[in-house]
Amino acid sequence: MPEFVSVAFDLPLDREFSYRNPPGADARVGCRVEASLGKRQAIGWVTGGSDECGFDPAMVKPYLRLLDAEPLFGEGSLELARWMAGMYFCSLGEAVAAMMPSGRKEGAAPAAGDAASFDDVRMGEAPITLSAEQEEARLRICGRPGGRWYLYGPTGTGKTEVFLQAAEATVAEGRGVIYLVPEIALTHQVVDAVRRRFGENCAVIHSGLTPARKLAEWRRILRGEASVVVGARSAVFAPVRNLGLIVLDEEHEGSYKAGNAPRYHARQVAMRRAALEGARLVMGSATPSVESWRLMAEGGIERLSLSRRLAGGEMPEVTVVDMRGEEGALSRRLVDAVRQVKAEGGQSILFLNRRGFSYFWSCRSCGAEARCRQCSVGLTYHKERNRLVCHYCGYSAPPPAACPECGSLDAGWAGFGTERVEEDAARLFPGMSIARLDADTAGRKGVVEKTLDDFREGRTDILLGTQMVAKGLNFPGVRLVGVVLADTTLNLPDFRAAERAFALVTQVSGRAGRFAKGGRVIVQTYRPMSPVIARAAAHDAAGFYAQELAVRRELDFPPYARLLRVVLRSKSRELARSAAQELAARAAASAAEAGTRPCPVEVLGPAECPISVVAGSARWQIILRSTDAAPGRSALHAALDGWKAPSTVHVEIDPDPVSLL
DNA sequence: AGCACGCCGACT
DNA sequence: GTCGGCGTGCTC
Repeated sequence: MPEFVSVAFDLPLDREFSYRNPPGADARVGCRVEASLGKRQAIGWVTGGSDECGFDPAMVKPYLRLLDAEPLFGEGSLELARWMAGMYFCSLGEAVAAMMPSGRKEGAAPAAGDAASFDDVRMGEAPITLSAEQEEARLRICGRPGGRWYLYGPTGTGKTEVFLQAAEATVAEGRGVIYLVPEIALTHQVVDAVRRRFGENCAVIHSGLTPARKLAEWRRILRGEASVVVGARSAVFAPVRNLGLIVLDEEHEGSYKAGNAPRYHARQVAMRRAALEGARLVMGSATPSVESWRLMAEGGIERLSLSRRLAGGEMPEVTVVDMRGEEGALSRRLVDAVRQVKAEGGQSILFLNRRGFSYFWSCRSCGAEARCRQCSVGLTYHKERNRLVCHYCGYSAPPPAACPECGSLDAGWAGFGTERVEEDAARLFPGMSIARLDADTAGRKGVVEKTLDDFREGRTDILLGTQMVAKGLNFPGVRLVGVVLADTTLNLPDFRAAERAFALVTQVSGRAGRFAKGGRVIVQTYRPMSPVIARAAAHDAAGFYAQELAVRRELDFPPYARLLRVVLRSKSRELARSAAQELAARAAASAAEAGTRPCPVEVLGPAECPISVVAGSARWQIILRSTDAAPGRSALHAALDGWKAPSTVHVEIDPDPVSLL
């Protein structure tokens, strides 16, 4: 056994520490050890062993205790961790911690992704006959041991069954499977289906497990007792032996992106692992991310289209309602539809895509919205300063007195929240029972389930709320879904706003029409002419992606550019701003020094973050942009090298940000 | 990241 | 005269 081991800690330290193996002990790579580090004790991961230590041997202490008899990871995971550290600007120890089952304090509330996932889960164990296009997809996937595919098709076309059969085929080859879902809590059906199909051979990893249970599942996977793993984001790191397939269900979901450092994206890690281990990668969604759409168009991923709805059920009629000139939050059209549905004994869902953050400037006569000429994102209205601000480049201007498009004086900041809608609904629908479901009402555990149960059983006429009501979209009594204001998503000062708005309307309508015969969707908007909403309503995905890709290319945003976002957080607004200014200058200097080889790096900002204060801390950001990821990364590495933000300023680096809020 | 040491302001 | 701010530096 080696005399020394190197140990990585979950700390932002760019180096590992050497410890001595105590007599008789042998901490192999992948084991945890407890060791003294300065004045305290810390748990770290063994990343190597040697008889040399590259440090004054007299100073090297023995570690205090070995926590694992058997390693938690091997060389393969270590290699992935090193890649993560470079890619996502963290230390090796932080990368390992993010990969391990109980490496980290439990994450906060799950990110507010888009609607919940419910694809086609086989309820009984009836024999399955695949449709012709399902069978074709299955054959394409199973015909090759590696490769990348995308199951593209609306809800109800049988993606889940293809995933499951691809998994079965992979297991039959003696290889393992990782099946990723956006959020376990919202995808019970899929998880149950995998469990039923693979029984004891299946391990489910989710945040509800106690650390001990999680570790136990991890060990089952390591020992090869479970070769099919289902889980959310972090399950992409599961130590599956001889990995043969990674499934990424609902690929477009934002929850695949980690919310704290290292801010990895499960899709990117999955691509890396699949390539490294020669495994298949199969993704699926009814609303692919723009990135994936481009990869499909350019041949980087093979598209397998599913179009036939197995249970019948047509795509519902989607009506776009012009809100200009309407009095309250609910249009006459929507109000009439809700009443009619009630008269026919059906139920309605009123969908509010987001709470708060709706202070965008727009014209109530023509729907025109203030945008930054430089960045083409919506300008955010700052009431206290009475200015419109671009949160990408920092440009600001006083709000125009009249609409620059139509000259109307009826223009200004707008937006309404859940309470307002609930009030209106109570007044407009007397005698109907209304339940509200959002982060505010869902405080106590069980409230969400109770509300949804009541709705499923028909005890509620109208379910009103945010993303959380997505679960209800599949209930058989639902005849009508109203998207209260599609503009809320569209107007977010974020380059993915259009993509999200399109996905929202498409997902809502796809699910709403699944069971209900003649199900209807009403989408309210102040911008009925917006091609994004019009195309979603018309089920014109190809048109939407073509236009969105053209916009992204024109403005040099992903997938045609790679972004690196740095957020500087401080109690002091001025300190955050000046630190951001300093770092931006350094980044610009190192970008200039590198010249234009292999490609130029642009530094945008500093600008105040759109969500400018979080928990009392001011937030400023800079964005590095380059065609390829590597030059941006090296410019930032160079800028950070030898630079330290003031101790009260926190620096967060977000490579390939999903959102710029 | 912690946790120390170290040097300047208002309180027992 | 001390308690306490956070700047700087180190952890095998």
